Amino acid sequence: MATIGIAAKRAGCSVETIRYYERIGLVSAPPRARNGRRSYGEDEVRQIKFIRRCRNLGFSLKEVATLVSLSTTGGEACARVKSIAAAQVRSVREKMADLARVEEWLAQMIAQCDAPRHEGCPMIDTLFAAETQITA
Amino acid sequence: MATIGIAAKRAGCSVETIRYYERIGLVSAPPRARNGRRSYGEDEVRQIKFIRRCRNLGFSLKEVATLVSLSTTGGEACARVKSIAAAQVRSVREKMADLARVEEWLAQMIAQCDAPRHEGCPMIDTLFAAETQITA
DNA sequence: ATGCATCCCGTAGCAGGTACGGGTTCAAGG
DNA sequence: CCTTGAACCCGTACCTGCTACGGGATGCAT
Repeated sequence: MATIGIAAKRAGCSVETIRYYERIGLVSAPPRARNGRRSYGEDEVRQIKFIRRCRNLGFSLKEVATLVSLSTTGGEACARVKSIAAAQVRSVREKMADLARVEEWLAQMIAQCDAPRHEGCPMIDTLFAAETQITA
Repeated sequence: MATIGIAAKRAGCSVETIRYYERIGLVSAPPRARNGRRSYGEDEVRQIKFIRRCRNLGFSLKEVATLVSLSTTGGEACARVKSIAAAQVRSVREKMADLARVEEWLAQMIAQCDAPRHEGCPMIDTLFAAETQITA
């Protein structure tokens, strides 16, 4: 039986984060020790780790809540899990594409800085230029 | 002289966003028409566009504020602008690397779903497994 | 004159936590 | 035995970057 501090360390998050998850009902309140402190068993810690992994994979708390509930109801849950994950892959790919465009933009502007002669700051000038379009 | 609605359309943001920028002091309050409405000239609109472009490039409002102030003080500002942009490129690259890892993870888990025979949901199982480490 | 859009203002809400302040409680060292 | 400091308790405020809401005034077109 672990204290919240130990549980946090094992789940790779902060104590406050666990208390926050409890407050919003994402994890159920653990039993308390006689002194009133939260007492986490292996299962509770695993649950929190699960949540943290999902968060690290970019799922929203709402999606995580769905995944958590699906994780306890076996059966045809797998198909739904798969579709949620597939949507997440699409979202991740979109974000990467956006970032790639942003990176190219930044790189181009920085390259202008290194160009031979110019007045003022080429980067600022570009950002101010009327025709500049950034679609990220 | 444009109304806030026109200015928003031209800058590619919402009316509320402009009022928000004004409220936090990122843009200065524009002159008002006799009826009390905000009146934006070309310069103000350019300024807002500048801010939106920076935001689209992933700069925080704080960084944008710095860039805005650097944009008005010429001189040695360019070097600072460049270093801010370079930091941003690094941050963007990190984010992309993180997302690439996440994508691979998700893809692997989805692939498990399509594997021949398994009990329960392989993805949920993987997320619950004790040894699973996701470093994103 | 009557809608309906657009503006005004202030305030509250969203996600996903983080930080703070004031109050127990526990384990270790002097 | 006493004290010090860490770790816990709780509730609430704060953070970023907006977005939404509510109620009222204005402007434009029919």
